Amino acid sequence: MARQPAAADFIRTIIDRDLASGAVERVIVRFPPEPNGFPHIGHAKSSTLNFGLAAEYQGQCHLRFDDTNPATEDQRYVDAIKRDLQWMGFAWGEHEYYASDYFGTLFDWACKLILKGLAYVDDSPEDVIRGMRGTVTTPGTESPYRNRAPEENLELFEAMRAGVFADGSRVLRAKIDMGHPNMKMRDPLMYRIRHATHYRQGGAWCIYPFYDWAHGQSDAIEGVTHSICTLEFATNRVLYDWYLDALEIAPRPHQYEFARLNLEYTITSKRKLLHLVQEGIVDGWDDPRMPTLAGLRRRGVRPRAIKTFCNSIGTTKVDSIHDPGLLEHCVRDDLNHRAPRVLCVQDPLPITLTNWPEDHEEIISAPYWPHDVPRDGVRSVPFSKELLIERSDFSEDPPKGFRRLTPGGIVRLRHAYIIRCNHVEKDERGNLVRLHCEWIEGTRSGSNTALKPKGTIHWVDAKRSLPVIVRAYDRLFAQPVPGDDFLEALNPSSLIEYKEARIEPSIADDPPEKRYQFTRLGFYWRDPELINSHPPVFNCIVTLRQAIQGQTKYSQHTLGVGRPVGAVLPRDSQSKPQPKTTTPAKSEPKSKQRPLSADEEHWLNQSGLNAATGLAIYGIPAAPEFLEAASEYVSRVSVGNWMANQLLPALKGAPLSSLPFGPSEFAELVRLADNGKASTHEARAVLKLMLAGERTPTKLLTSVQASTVSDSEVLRDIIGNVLSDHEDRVQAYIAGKTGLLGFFVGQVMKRTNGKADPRQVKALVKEELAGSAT
RNA sequence: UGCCCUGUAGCUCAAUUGGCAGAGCGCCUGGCUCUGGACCAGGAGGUUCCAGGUUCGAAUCCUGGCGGGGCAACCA
Repeated sequence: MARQPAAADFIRTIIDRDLASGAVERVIVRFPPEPNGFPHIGHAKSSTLNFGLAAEYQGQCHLRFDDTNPATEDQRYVDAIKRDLQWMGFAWGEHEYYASDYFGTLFDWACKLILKGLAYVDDSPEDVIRGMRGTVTTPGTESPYRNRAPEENLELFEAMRAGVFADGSRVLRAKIDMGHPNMKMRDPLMYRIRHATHYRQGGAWCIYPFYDWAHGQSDAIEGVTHSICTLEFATNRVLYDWYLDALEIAPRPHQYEFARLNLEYTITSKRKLLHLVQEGIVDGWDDPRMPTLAGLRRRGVRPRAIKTFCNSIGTTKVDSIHDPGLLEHCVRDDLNHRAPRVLCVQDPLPITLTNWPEDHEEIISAPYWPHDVPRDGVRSVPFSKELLIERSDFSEDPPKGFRRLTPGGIVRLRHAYIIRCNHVEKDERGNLVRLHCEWIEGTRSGSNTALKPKGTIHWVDAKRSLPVIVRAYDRLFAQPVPGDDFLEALNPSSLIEYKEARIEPSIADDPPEKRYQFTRLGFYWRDPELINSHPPVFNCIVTLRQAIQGQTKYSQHTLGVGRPVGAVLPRDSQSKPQPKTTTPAKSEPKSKQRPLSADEEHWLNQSGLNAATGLAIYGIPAAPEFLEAASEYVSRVSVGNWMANQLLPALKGAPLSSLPFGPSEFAELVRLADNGKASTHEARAVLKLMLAGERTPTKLLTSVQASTVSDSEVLRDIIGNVLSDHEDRVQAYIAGKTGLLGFFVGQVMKRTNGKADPRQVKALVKEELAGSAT
């Protein structure tokens, strides 16, 4: 499947804008992991975005390790991150950077801020600092050390660096505003003292910068243009900008935030994943059930599938959670045309072909590929008297719609013969031990036979097949959103091992990294960590999509893996997961209106405007006065509407005083519209010109009207063209879809470049349509 | 009860910037088939969070409300 070009999401829109305006010459982005864990599917989204952007715009993506915390970071994670990124196919060339390499520059820049009086050393203990920060709704209070002289601060800061103070005894803080509504701006910490060994810097430093101080400055050092991070950093952006402004860095990077990837039944928190690893709940960071890239790789997923997935989920600012089904779809789609089919029975049930000659063996030449995959190749599959089939492909008491083997029924053995089950053998406890079946001669695959079994099942030869272990994986968590008590949400059967599985012998000589489709089961490959084990261990990469009649399922895994294929679930076990707790009662009609203040109420009453219009004007400086002044010439309601809906929005927050015209000119415009001299459409065009600096509405109107297409004959021509270009819609309109009228009007407006009176057009379109209806 | 982000199909996203509300996944039906897969054809599914306003025309602009997420680590 061709890789579709990524849609122009909001990030690409911003980049296009910056490139077009010349603000940015070449796009430089960065992927900044902290080396404190293995990268996971969420990092795949971020790195696909950043490296993808660099490739698309012929820019550069830097790999930068955000290693400012010596307590949690380690070279082993650096190695893992680099390996996984390379596996994904991303190349950063020589642009491999480490925030810790910038410690020197960062230190110098901190001194600069101190000298500018924008940073100070605070001797307060940790809990005091926390206490004085205030809360989200109450302002903080200033530290008693806040107003130390710059020289003293510098001396202290240098002493901090020199190691004369104990851990936690002092910090360097930016001097911003303890009452700031954004808590990140309440004198944020820049440095803490940590007499620790950094995995790269060793003991060179005993003070370490915090994220906010290090990150933007690192971007600046590298010449990053667009610094793309996840949503939770949005409140940090103001601080990001503050530091850069304080240092007077130009040109400087800008931060943009997008929604991180969330997957149902999965966690993408490094902290929680680390917990699973440390507690031995999973078999390391690369356990095939883990959402880590290492886990996905070991499972057998290819990078292409992950990239397709990442590109297809979009880049937005909506905090959303994805269905793992989409990832699974991408994995199947990637493998369908590149994984040869072989036969493997996970949970064998022996069958004997009672009428097959003793000791007779047939070698069947079976194609590796189904009819719809245009690839060649066959392998030999032995067939004899004793065979094995999937236990779940037989049912003594078949549910409705069951298409496999039943007592007395027939079924096709894939690539081989049709058989009939004549006798069911059980042990003394009633357990099924063997089926005695009849081989139906002349029904070999490819031969013409009148017999049409409803189903085809997979099988292997009992003697000649090879023993294998098959590992089937289900989702790690049973809850769609595991939450903080994620350990409670663990799925107890996320790994099921089929120890008695058997596979056709053809695979014996295949290279170990070969991926297969086990017919009717799914895609598999040998676990790369257990490549020398005997019998071989196969991981299920993803099951086949299975639409078994009557089953509505949300997970292939629920049905296909971890249970015998085709097993029918009891009704209540297939119930949908709990829906998101969002959007509870969206239908409840409640129209609460904010209680108006006395002033607002009074003003609204005397102005005669409705609340929507009035409130749009009332809070804007000088707007009520503007309204009053303009109302001397024309109705206040009209002025109000034009102000609230046209003028003020066009200002985009700029003050009214910046207008190139005054209330009287504005009133003139409104009057033109009011008394019908100008259509609304024309009046808007005039306003646009006025905003551009022209002052005389009446004159402008003349020129606007001069270019207006108002000749009915000309318009009728255009309408005729539109109608004949959209014959189907004309029919629909005649058939009763009158809402299409707006569409026709819109088309005509487009073809006149907006230079027609839509009211006139509408009337004419109605006439024409009435004409064509008869 | 502050600041920031955000509400379009079951899920994830589009909608040429005010002019037919669409796509992928999922689901259903039919076709094909020696994989209950793949493929092909069709279908269901919408109060564009709600209520007002402006407009010939609003998912889009204006006002108000409601819902969801984030921010008070010497983590990033």
